[in-house]
Amino acid sequence: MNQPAPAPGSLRDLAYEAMRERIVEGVWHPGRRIVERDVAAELGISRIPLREALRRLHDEGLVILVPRQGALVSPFTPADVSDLFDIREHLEELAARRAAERADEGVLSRLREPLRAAEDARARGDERGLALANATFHTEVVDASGNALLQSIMDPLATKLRWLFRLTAVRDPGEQCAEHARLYQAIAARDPEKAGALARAHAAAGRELSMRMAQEWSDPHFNPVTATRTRRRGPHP
Amino acid sequence: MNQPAPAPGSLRDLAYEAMRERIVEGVWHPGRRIVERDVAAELGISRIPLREALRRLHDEGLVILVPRQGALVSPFTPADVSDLFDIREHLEELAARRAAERADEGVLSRLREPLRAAEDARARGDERGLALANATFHTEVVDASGNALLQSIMDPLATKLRWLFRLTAVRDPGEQCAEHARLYQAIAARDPEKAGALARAHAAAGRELSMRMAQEWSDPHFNPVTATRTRRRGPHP
DNA sequence: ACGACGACTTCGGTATACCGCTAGCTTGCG
DNA sequence: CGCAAGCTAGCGGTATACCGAAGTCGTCGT
Repeated sequence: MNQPAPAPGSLRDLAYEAMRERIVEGVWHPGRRIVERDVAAELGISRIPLREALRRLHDEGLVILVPRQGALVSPFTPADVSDLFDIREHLEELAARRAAERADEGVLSRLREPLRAAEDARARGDERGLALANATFHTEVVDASGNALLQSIMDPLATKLRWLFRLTAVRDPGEQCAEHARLYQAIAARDPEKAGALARAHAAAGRELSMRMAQEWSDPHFNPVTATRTRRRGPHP
Repeated sequence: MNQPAPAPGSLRDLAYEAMRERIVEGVWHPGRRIVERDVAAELGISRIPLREALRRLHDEGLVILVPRQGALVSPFTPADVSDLFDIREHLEELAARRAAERADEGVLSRLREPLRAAEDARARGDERGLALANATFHTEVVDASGNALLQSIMDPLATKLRWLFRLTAVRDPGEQCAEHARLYQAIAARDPEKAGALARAHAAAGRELSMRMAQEWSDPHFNPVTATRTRRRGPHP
């Protein structure tokens, strides 16, 4: 409902996706400054669509905006990780529950698709394709819940999760596949209780490891206001 | 973390709050067109900050943006109400749980404040102040959870709830006060299970009535694309 | 009289230009 | 030599202007 992700017709969507990918893929590190004019020039667009994209990234928590000072890539603290998993566990459970209640053949076939793609990718040893398929499965479960508001909330969370996994590279994808398959079974069996429980446990599974990983690259004394300073940048970063 | 609601220093925040209030207070009805130039002129600002405010309202679900055609106040369908309550029940439970786990005297005193304000307002027969105090209590519970991400998610939901209650004017505020008091007791007793259950039940309480009310003003055949047409507006709406 | 086609109007999308705040350098004084 | 006040320029905030897409209305032909 919110993100017309496909067909980035407007320059704003283009800027949004370009910057989001740079952040999620780690090209732009947490804490890195984002100077509107520079990025706009780099993308070959003007500042207006870029600004609008920045606001959206800010609302989704990927970027910090310091009024009258500028923007920077948001840090990812252990507290953020904890907060993220807290909410994720609850909402993934909700999504799985509703999906199990509403499951019809059309929904189920859409859920099977990423499961199959994941198997394929695993067979090919395609690490990247596997991660994508697993992420798609989660998205499909949320879609299957039929709750548009839930979709609009989970979408930014999924982005953050993707970011987190990219930064930490945690969890065995094979194990995830097995858990996804079990969740699918519960949904197909129209068992909301079981589906909800499985989804929650699945979401919780990566928590501890992610938290530990997050301890490392996070700087507890990070301060966005001081981070936006130092305007004269060195000749070569 | 997201909304620096106080001190709308920038014109963007000014525009955001102005438009949000008009929508929530029902001055701008669901389905009403929003023409950028007109509103910008009315607020005495240019289109850029207004546009950025519009995007935000769009991301929060108060406004629909039809590419290359324009904006309009989002409709509020029964499905939206259902979706909203689904998520609210889960997240209010989470918030109450965490609040109960973390409750210290500082937190508790902040929670008592709106309870007291609500009593005052009720004694004075101040309907409006009572609603505000009740809403504040919910916000404080979320704050007390210590989950910044949860705050940023609940804030737009709270706005939508305010909108919904303004459109429907449902539930007995007195009953709500009693339920809030019980929830406070559970949090003060550091009983996460009980606090969570109470919060969930409290959130669920208004659901049926709101749903029925929503049936009335909603037009099931509403289509945003056709709604943005008719550019020549009547001389006097 | 009715339908199709075309020009005009409106309004969102984007670029360009200006303003003013603020950080950090610089300079001068203690 | 250290610190403080003023100066400078980078960069976010906002306004203005232009462009192109999309809808509406008028007109012409049948």
